[in-house]
Amino acid sequence: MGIRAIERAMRVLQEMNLQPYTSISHLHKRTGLPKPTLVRILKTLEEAGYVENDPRLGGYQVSALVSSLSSGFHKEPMVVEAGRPWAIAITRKHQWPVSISLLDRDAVVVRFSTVPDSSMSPFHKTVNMRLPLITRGMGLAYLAFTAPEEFRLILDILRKSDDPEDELAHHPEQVLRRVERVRELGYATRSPHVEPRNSNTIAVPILNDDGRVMASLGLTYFTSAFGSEAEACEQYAPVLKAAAAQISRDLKRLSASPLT
Amino acid sequence: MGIRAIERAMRVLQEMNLQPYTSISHLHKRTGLPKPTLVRILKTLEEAGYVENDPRLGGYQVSALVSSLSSGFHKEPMVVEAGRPWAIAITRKHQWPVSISLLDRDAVVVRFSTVPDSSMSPFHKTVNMRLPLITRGMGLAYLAFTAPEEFRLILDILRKSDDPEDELAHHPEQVLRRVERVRELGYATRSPHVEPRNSNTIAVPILNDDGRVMASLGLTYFTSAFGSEAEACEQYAPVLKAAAAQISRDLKRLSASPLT
DNA sequence: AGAGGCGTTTCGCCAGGCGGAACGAACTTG
DNA sequence: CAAGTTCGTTCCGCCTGGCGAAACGCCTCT
Repeated sequence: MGIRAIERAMRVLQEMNLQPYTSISHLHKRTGLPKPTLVRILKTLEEAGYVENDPRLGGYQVSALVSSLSSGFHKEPMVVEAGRPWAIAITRKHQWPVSISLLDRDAVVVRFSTVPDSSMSPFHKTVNMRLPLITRGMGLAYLAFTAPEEFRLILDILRKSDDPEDELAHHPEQVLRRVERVRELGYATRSPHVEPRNSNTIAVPILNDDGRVMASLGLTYFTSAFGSEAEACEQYAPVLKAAAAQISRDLKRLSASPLT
Repeated sequence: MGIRAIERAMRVLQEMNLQPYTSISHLHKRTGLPKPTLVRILKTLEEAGYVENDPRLGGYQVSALVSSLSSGFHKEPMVVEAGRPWAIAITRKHQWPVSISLLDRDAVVVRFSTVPDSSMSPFHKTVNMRLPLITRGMGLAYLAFTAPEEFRLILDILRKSDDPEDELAHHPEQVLRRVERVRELGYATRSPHVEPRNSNTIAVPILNDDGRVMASLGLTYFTSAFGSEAEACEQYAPVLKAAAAQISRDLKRLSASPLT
């Protein structure tokens, strides 16, 4: 059980949002709270600026400031919503953690991760990790499937980066070679020289109905669990590709739904 | 000073809306609250459903339910915003209370009133009063200036009313006679047989730039303060008309403003 | 004039909310 | 690899904050 006064205040505030103005008597009927209690709560909310009690406008009403209590809420990206169950399913079946990343300027950022669901994770947590686009599997899987104009734009941005992992942006022909290879294979992995070396990530792109890349889906494993990277890729790349295709279909269905 | 725990919870919730996810450490830095306190507040908000702490998504974040804390907030109608200072000014100068009403289905509703600013008010409060369209000055001033199609629609609605003050809707020719008279005069007053008889209201329409009626503006006085209704109308009808014209201009300016 | 309802204030009560200290886990640094 | 630092959480004694029944003043209605 939490702090009683806070629970009550939220209940009162929620109730006040159900009609343009309200009275002590009405709130008493709706919430069951004693009137002296309501008066104290409303006085607190009024002094903090969330409530107004101007007789010119009728009883108590919520003020503009209540917007600040919800302005930061944004529904999660649909691709995360679509991908979540598939990521969880793969971790349940194969134990290794799976994550979904989205582009954020010059890197991808992990927006969902099943690390907490996995008992064999090389990392404690990966959500919110910012992963470079050239050297990390999650980043390269995204970059490789961007449209040509977007690809060039991103390369321009990377050239201005001071992150050593973006250094290769100054050698576009090398980046192009990697990108072509990834497009051939349909998946990307971490560059061999990049730490930590006791783990690796295999990643694939998630495309939308128009064939535009929306996110990357990756599985991370301990390198010691496999004889070679090729062995791991042979086993998991098909699993990730199939899941990404399913996520694309679910994403299309979600986008068409009137409830979103 | 209000309830301390409530003030703190609102402060934490506001801070959480400033970034997609946050941590105990970050909230401690931003609010100065001790970490055990923050943990208790967040636990309370989480149990109530306003906050989520899913490690798959990164730190603490606000949930969809915070929308219910602000969903009822709506900016007041612009015509009230525009009209408020003029209403207050008239009450300051002439003592009598002035109000602004807007259409709500088959009646007008007082959305703003300077009763609290007047020492000579026949009523304790009038905000939220629902005034019939045919028999009350505020209602008739609105009805008389509606467009023909809207007028017919409203008359249809009034015919279905069981309010005795709407009875005249069954005699359209009588309503039309009243309406024509009001359009001639440019103002309306309360029907003589309607209580309370110790007071009366003179009302004029507030039109927008297109000439559509947006609201009515009315002044209420004690009938005993004047020798006749004609005397009161002669004194205050011009004042109300001038104010309504100014409100129309202010409304136009507000509508053009990018900040609204 | 009296009854009923409204919003507000009072005040004694007691347990709720507090925060420093301590703890375990994870990360960073040398 | 060990030590130090930081994080999030739990503990627990303290004390005053939040509580609500009762009372009050005002307004409305009959």
